[in-house]
Amino acid sequence: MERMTRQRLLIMTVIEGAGRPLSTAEILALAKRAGAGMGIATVYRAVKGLGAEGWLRAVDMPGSQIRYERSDKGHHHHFHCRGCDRVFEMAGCAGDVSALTPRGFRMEGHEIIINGLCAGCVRKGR
Amino acid sequence: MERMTRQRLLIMTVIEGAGRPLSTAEILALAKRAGAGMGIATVYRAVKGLGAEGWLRAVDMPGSQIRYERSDKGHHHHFHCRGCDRVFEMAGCAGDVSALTPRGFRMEGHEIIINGLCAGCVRKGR
DNA sequence: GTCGTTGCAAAGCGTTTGCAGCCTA
DNA sequence: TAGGCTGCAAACGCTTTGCAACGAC
Repeated sequence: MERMTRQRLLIMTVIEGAGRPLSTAEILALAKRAGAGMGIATVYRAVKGLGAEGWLRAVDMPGSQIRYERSDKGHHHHFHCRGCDRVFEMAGCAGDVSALTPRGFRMEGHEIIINGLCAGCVRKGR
Repeated sequence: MERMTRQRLLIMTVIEGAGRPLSTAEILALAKRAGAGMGIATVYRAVKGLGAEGWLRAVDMPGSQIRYERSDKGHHHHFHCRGCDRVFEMAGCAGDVSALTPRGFRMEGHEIIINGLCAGCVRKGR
């Protein structure tokens, strides 16, 4: 990730402006819509490089694709809507998760995922 | 899942006796060690069928393969070891997760995943 | 004996990699 | 101009599927 190419700048712009975690396919589609020639391999290399640099972070939702979001958002978790398959950020964190860790194990991180229906899908009666 | 074949019985026995969620590769390896000829396709077809029947449940760990465990275990969560890539059960649940749910959203379930090193890998100094 | 199940191999599908040419610094 | 980056296509790993033979009932 030494040179700032047209493709890489576009990928960063797309992720920055998305407002929600994006999959590689979504990144590619949005970048192409913005008018740049782009291969899927470039997207994979970019998210890998940007992840290694700490610029973005992977969000892996069980049963769905991996998405990517900017990593400057502080500690938070995600809500996965089964109605529209979108992922939303949730502020904050329920406290004492580390109490679950078995004796002798070393906890390094944790993930909390809540699934259900988002406000929009609740209104639509799904 | 109408007939109880030698292979299917062995797969159920292996999952029942494992004490932790198993991947298809682990199920195949354990079944073969138990002395049965077995193909990976049979394992996939068995876990799919047993899942549809409600006998087992899929455990999807971010960044790793899907594992399978018996579904009669009650509410619990999982620990993912980055040293040996195995998954362990953790008893109980940190209570107040629902407080994270955004206003207007409907929570239907939640998942808590802790990652780090298991006791064995801590001892090995990974 | 019937027909659901198995095992092999091929096909899918998302992700990664080799390589020649391109383009940023 | 050097060498990191791109795009294509092939390789890869996990999962699914087609099909002929097998075996539970």
